[in-house]
Amino acid sequence: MSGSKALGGGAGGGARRRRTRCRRCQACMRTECGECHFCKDMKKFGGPGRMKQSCLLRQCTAPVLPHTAVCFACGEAGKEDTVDSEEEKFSLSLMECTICNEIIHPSCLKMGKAEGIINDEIPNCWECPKCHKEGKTSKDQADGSGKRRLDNGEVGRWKLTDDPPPKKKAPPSLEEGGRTDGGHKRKKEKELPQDSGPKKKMKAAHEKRLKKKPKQEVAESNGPTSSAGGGAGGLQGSSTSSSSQAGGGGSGGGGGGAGGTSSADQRSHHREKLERFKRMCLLERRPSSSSSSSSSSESDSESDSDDSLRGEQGGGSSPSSSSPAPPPPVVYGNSSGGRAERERSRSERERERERERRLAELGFSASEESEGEGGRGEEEDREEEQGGGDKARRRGGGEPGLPQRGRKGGLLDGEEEDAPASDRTRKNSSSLPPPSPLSSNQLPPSSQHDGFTGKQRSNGQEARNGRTRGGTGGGREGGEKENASGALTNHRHGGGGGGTKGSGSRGNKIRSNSKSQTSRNSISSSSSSIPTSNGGGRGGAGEDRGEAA
DNA sequence: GTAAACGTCCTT
DNA sequence: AAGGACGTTTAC
Ligand SMILES: [Zn+2]
Ligand SMILES: [Zn+2]
Ligand SMILES: [Zn+2]
Ligand SMILES: [Zn+2]
Repeated sequence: MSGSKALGGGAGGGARRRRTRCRRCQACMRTECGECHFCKDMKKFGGPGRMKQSCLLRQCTAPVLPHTAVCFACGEAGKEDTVDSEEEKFSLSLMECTICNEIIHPSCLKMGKAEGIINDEIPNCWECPKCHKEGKTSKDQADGSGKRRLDNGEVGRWKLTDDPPPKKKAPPSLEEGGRTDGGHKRKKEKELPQDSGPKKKMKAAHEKRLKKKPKQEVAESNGPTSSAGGGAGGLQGSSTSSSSQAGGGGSGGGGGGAGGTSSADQRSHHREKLERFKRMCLLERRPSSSSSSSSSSESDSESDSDDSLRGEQGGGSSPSSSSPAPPPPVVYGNSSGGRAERERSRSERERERERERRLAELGFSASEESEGEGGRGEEEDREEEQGGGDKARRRGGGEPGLPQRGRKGGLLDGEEEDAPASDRTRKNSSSLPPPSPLSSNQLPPSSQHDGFTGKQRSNGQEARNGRTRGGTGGGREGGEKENASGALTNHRHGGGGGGTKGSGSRGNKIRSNSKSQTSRNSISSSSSSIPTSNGGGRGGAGEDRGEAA
């Protein structure tokens, strides 16, 4: 029982992680309604706390990858913050496939021709080229059930309407060892590390950074593949900023407002509407064979030249060898049909299997790509952050006298805290991009000619810039339990519980410094170091790499 | 830098 | 709905 070890992606390279809250969307910034079932269940509200679920009103609309996520191929974390160009950012960012759930850097993929379909709804989400070749589409997920988890209707957070199943996350991987938390220890007080199993070795967890590999010349293989140097055109465009916030924002959500239901309803409606709109605008621009769709609502024009080879990667390729360079072709995937859903139903054992499979597939040989699906479109509704109130309930009491949890033990103090937002602002957009997974970025005006087959990409990750949320509105939400705090502090415990996850597999991310969700979705500036090479040393499943302690 | 705790996710 | 496990934050 216990699914122990079912999740965790450390093994191998890192995949299969649960997505976490973006902390930027209104939902994330909101406070608990106090009225929904989950709220009532919370200890804060006097409930038993058995459900352990977040408020319905607070369901994140754009869940992001955990900081612990790493590329399946090279084992490193996303490094979009190390580059400036959008194109490069894309290549360096981690993308999670909605079908196979593999998390990898587009650059690390070795496919000559296939294109990936980016889901503009969820950050760092796409359908990897491999899956396309296989002919898998969103509909064919592993389980084949066709439904992930929201068909139930209660837990569907990303569901736009009812038809399109959203995607979530959580693929195969392995990791885990036995964290102490297991849940609520308080309840059981089951912590007793000293007998046998619970032995943690955190130190080892870290490992040492790998040495860089002099491999980084990918940029031009056959042409301008964009990339940083050349001509990347950059995709940025952003979109219209029309955001409507419907009930979400307005509702007072906070306090015990009851607006929950209404906001939720409105949100759904909006999404539906937008979806339709987007469909109209973009219609389907899927790759496949013909092509040629050059029209878009905006102006995008580009002559894409198909690439022919980016490095022959279909064969044996070892993941580690590739470094950021050739941006794979991507296509815009809206989310209607493509958004798909992340399957997660596979049993534990399936997940493990899947993981193994992935390894093998990494270098898999492809056959051809041809496929088409139709129907995708979707739109945005997004909520933005405005400022607002916050409620603040921070945990720390601050007294050294109380050893345990200052958070919940004291319940809410009722004090408020303001959150000054200080971000690491840097060049252009340091601020977080408004959460808009569904944003409707149709086509960025920019044209990139990399080797894309004519597809486009962009969206949730970087589309908009220029907005400084946080401080602008007069203050962000401020004290969120987990919201903003992390933005500045990014700790990523690599080892993680030492014995738990770190066992040498997953806890290694090499992020320069800041990045993380924040950067992930938005663009951050260039940090300073550009790890050009990744060590890639991982042959597949386990190599050492890590951070220096 | 580790460990504990918390919150939420995700699975059963 | 119950619980385990994950991810993140906070405390030491
Ligand atoms: Zn609620
Ligand atoms: Zn969010
Ligand atoms: Zn990689
Ligand atoms: Zn895939």
